[in-house]
Amino acid sequence: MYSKKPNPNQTTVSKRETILDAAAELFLKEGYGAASINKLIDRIGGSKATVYGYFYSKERLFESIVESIVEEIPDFINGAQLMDLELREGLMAASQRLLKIATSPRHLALARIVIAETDRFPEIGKIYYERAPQHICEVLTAFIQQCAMRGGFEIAHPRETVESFTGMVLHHQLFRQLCVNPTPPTDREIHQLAARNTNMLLAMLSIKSNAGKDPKRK
Amino acid sequence: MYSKKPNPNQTTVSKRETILDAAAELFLKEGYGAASINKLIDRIGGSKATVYGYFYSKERLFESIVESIVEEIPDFINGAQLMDLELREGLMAASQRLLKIATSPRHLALARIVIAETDRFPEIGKIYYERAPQHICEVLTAFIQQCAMRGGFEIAHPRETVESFTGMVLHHQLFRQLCVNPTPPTDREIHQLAARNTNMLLAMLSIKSNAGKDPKRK
DNA sequence: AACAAACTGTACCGCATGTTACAGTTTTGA
DNA sequence: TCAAAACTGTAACATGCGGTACAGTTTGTT
Repeated sequence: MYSKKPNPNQTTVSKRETILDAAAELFLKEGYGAASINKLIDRIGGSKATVYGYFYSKERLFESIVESIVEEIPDFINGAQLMDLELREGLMAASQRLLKIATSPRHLALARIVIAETDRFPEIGKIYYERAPQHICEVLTAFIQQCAMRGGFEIAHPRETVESFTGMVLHHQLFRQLCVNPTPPTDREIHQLAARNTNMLLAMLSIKSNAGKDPKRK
Repeated sequence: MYSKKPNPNQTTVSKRETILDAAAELFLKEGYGAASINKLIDRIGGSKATVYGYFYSKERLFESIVESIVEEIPDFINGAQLMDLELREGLMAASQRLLKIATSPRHLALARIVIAETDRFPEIGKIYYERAPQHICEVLTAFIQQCAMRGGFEIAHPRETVESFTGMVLHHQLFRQLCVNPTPPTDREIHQLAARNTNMLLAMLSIKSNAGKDPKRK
């Protein structure tokens, strides 16, 4: 274990950040295995000892990186702002923002590395999952429930409905980009996807509320 | 390059298969970087030279592995058999089978390694994508179009509709397992997911067809 | 039995890895 | 101004990697 303590005060905290930023870029680009401390210091200069002074090991550095990137994921839509919208507008806004964020190169790289390394680093999977898909589902669930209350209808399984909704909006785009073609959709494509899937969800909700009871399975 | 040619005849073809099977297990478990030729021969005995005799390099071995695993993905539902079903039954059968296959540990491991390594090995992403998600979408699209024709209604964007459908069935389960909890859903959960999302799609289709022409509902 | 092809075991090469040690240099703060 | 703290550069370490060489052993075929 490296013994010299790094600087804990304000003025040179930037060194830690410099390392973290460069390491994030490197790890996201190359993956955990292919990224190395030598490549890291080739990028930013300085000494390996400094890196180990701050981060103790490659594994711990990696965990710090993922945590910092996850934290930088923007709130997918301002919760308060969402709550002011009507159902259709809210779903449109949310799904467009969701698509925009999820298909961005940086998020794609993050998802890739989390999915790849979650076996060896269970913490990062948990952190990512809670911050991204789970958080989004919670916000959206609260939103549609509020809409239902305001509109005087009921949603039988709001959480599961939202999970279906995010899936139908994101899944195909995401998988295509993860597997075969990383080009994100254009704004026009995003709009179309959002509109189609919003319509689909509204159709389903209106059937349920019109029919009073759900058209139970045969 | 290793020069001694391996056995091309029938009796000892099993050696190649033995290597391929063990390598598949190893690579799926550990990922490309962490799997090594030494670990491979520790598992099956024999000599590195034999491995290189058959597969020339680790990279080529890896590509062979992925190809062979992708080929082993079962046809997600017998196409002909699907075509005989009514819309609801077909969607139920397809989504249950889809969930069963996609959430299996083996497919999960495959998806993980493909997503992780598709940058360095673009071929494997393509092979997987075409064989799994794309193929399924094509079969399902053909199915719902046939149902529409038989039922006398129209589906505006069949392909996109199917993409939404597979997304709403799979996405959340898959991501949960990829990121945080690899436990596959129970048969009961699979049935519920399939039923809920089938109802959702049917609701959407009946709205669209009602809006268009004669109210066709089952 | 005998010959060739396939296979094995071991040792080796060059190289990259994570990590540590350490002596020297810069920066910081009082 | 000056010591302490932070940082740098270089070198070294043990280890494991992909890949090769090669001499010896097993196996299949005739």
